[in-house]
Amino acid sequence: SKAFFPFHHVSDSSRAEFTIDRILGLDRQEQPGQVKPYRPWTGGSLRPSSTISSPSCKPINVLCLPSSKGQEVKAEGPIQQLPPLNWYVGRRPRTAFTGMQIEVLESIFQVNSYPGIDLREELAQRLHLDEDRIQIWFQNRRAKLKRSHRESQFLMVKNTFTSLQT
Amino acid sequence: SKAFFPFHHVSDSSRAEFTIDRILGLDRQEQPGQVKPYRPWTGGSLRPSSTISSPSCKPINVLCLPSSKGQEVKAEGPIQQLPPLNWYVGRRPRTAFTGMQIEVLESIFQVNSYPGIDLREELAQRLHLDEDRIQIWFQNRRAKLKRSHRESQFLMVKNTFTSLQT
DNA sequence: TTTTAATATAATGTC
DNA sequence: GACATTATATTAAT
Repeated sequence: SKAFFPFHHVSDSSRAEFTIDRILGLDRQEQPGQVKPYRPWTGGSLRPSSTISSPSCKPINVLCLPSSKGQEVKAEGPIQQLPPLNWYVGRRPRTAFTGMQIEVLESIFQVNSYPGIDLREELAQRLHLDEDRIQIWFQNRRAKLKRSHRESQFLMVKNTFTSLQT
Repeated sequence: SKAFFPFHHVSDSSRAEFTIDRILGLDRQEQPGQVKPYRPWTGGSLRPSSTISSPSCKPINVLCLPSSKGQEVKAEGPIQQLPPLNWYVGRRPRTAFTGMQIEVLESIFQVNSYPGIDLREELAQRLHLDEDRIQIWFQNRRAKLKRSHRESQFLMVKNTFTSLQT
């Protein structure tokens, strides 16, 4: 009964059991199940990723990942005894788009920065990519455009201000 | 996310203007009077004549159009002529909760995922946050928990299926 | 060092 | 309030 979350509406803080002090007092228990993200590309064997290790340890899962280029074979002498527990196990290997894929995506982006599911699916099929990659690409592309827009506006304001001073 | 969140979007790829071939054909030419990209943050571009799935607007201080999600809005009689004018202008800057605030919110969440207004107000006062932020936090937190439940169920089913095959 | 794919999550709109 | 989707800050790979 500890890791169960009742989806019932408990009235409010007027009940003594739900006073903040009370709740915070009886906290300190085991955190029930850190939420596991959905990572279809992993084998489903996710490690409790709450263990953050030092950034010096090299990922051991690189070898299992498809996109590894093999430059990771550098054998540093003393092998780390304890499992490094890399802090990004489960992260999707970075996709490397081809120039042709980028070209098409950019072309579409110029016309439609918010492609719906159908266009994304069609693009995925055409470009041999997952639809998720397409969606992420457009999200990041929009952010990039917005960033550049912000910067140019900042420059404009700055230049105006500067020329007013001269 | 595709498997778990069946999106219901505009089938824009079926529209001639957004066929990939068509887009790639008129690429880089910027033909006069043609579709302009929908770039809400520039404030300079108009929404193209056809419906692009996009979020709707928040009537904070901005004049904007009602949403055109597409599939419901088939053919409205009078064409709405006003420009969409940035649905994100006036968007609240993303709140960065402190570790201590998260800790308290998580503790409360473990006991009560549906805090009533009184508890929310008390939390707001204690954590120096607005009550709306608390409410939004709990909404997003519930969604996250639900996602994790869906995911673990999916994993269970998948593992069962896999072990049945061995 | 720079760019950007991927992640996590706060905010928004529609129901 | 649920849900889908967005914007955005961050992380990490190139």
